[in-house]
Amino acid sequence: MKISDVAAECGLSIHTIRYYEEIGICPTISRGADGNRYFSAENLDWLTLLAALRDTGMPIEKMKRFAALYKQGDDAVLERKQLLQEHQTALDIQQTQLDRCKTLVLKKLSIYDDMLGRKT
Amino acid sequence: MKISDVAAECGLSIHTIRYYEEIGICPTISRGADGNRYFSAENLDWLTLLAALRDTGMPIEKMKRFAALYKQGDDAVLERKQLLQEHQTALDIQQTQLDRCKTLVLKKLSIYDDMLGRKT
DNA sequence: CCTTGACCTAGAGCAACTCTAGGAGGTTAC
DNA sequence: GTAACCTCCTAGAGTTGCTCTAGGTCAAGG
Repeated sequence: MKISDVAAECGLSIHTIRYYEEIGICPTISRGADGNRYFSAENLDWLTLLAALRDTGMPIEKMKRFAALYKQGDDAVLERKQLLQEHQTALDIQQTQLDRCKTLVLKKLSIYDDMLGRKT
Repeated sequence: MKISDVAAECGLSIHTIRYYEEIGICPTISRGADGNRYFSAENLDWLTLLAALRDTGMPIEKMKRFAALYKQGDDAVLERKQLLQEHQTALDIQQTQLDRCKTLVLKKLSIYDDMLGRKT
């Protein structure tokens, strides 16, 4: 699989994928004789997970720790679990912020509708 | 109300509030004889709304447009409504990302539990 | 054969803060 | 009454996490 396919599948941009490789948060990506990156199914799975974590605000530093634990293999499963559980807390906070914003926006919109209604 | 109170109430940092004033996305904030900022209830309301929009990813440029429309007063209500409706779409996308990430994390966690279970 | 398109690297640029330095005024503690 | 502490101020440097540009290679199509 080449980089454009992976980008289309996992939702990260080509630039971001290259950047993630550069900073070392992907398991090894192989190269063809042409120098191009070729991605395995494992690479794609991992990048898809990273994309989801990124989209929900996980900082790069945490991804680095997560990637390091992943490279360590089965010994580090407990720590990986703890890291993801921490992220669940972050997800809950985001859900709260999202709900609060939704409510606030709905309130504003109904005020605007009142104002527009009075005009006509 | 002074800046630290507003920061505690609306959730933005003191730095960020000053930054938002500097780039002109707050309605005028008055100053005391000491040079300090003093915030009205309107200021607080507005900053609370901005905080919610920021927390849910609204870019500064959009906030600038929103603030400009706010300054224009009642004439711009329709445009403000459209802008918030656009943001609702953004909120929906975020909800989708959040749900997707929650699912993925739960899946990973159950895999980790299996791995840990087999060990004991 | 030449243009088009996808890939490459290295590095500059950008958004939105975040933090630091350096300084002033006001209040409490000895 | 003065030293220490707190909160405020401005100006500007630093950081994060991309994102984009420049300049180049290679393979396939017309």
